[in-house]
Amino acid sequence: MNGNGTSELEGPREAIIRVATGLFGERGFPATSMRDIAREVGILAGSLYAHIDGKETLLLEIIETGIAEYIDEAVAALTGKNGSEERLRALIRAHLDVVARGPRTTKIVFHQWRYLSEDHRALVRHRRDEYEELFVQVVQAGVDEGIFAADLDVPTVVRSILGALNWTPEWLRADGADPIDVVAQRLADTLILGLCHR
Amino acid sequence: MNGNGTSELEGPREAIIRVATGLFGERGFPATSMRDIAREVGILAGSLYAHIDGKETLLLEIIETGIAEYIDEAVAALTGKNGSEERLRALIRAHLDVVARGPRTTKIVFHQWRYLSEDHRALVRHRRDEYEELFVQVVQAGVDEGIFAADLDVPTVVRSILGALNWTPEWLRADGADPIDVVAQRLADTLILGLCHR
DNA sequence: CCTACCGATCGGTAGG
DNA sequence: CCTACCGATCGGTAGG
Repeated sequence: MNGNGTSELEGPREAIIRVATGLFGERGFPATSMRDIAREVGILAGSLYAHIDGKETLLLEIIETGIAEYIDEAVAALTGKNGSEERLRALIRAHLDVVARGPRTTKIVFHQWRYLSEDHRALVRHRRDEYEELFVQVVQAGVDEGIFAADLDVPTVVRSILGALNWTPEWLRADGADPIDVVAQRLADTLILGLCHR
Repeated sequence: MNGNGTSELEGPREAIIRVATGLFGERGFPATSMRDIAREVGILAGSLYAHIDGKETLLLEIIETGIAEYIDEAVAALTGKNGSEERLRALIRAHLDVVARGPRTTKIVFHQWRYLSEDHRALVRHRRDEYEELFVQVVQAGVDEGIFAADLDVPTVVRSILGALNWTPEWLRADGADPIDVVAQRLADTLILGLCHR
């Protein structure tokens, strides 16, 4: 790692993707110009195209890598965990880890996919459904096993949890006072236990 | 009301705001051009400026009106309600009513404020804090009264609730199979009671 | 509200 | 990776 926290072995292509992730996440895709990216990389706009295909392909690549990170981390977090509550807590914790590692990637994955072409949007939607399905499976299993309330509306539960998780990049700071696992536990307690006495 | 569901008495200025709300909400502010708005209104781009000051002012006006709607509706929903749980349910219900009435306004209020100038952003942030404070007060009161669990982390609770609510424009359809009050109750149950047995 | 236009900037390319 | 450039489009204005 160098002083910027980036790998010393980063090639020009990786630098472009890293810079684009930062800018797309902060300003959004349409408000970021190829010239903005080039400037921060330290080259001229035209030179970008020696390394990447185009602006939209760049966005697609960032989103696909980002979703894969969420799915891989979630699957890894589930292995070896047996209880449904433990499994749901693992999913929440894994999600927060990914957000903390790269809040901008999260914003891109969950908000900037609108700017993809229709074909690419369908591709991304499919992957996001895969991720959502992990939550559905765990919650449904908990209901079936009698761990969670029998009268839960599972889709509503999953949408609430994912909504709360997708909102975390707005307030979570990796360098914040509270360690990430403390924040994750607070959030999991809130989402699983609710507000009433337990 | 005419065939478009809009008021017959709508002037050109109101038409511009209505069209801009739709486009800013669907495509986002930077991806919407003044020519897009003008086309849908049925005039030429230059003619817009006889009715509005500029693109950013248009965004600011939409956001300010939108936040005011959330705050007004929330305050109205609270009057006459006494129990903390009842009050929190009223806030959730009021929020969902506003989302159902105009999902695009919600997306603009909670996501497009980034594209305002710094002064306008501060203004909007202040109003959003006002809205958030309504939730904080109700939840804190419930904790103080012993209605909600004493060991709740109130900021985490409010962020989770607002996160879940802000996500609803992504899946809620006003014309959906379920009436809005059914959806609101499901969501309130999920957020307040959590997943465990109650 | 239209005509006609401004300078600036956009994503991207040819040729080296 | 730069020079030099393409046509298209941007927010906005002057004058009527």
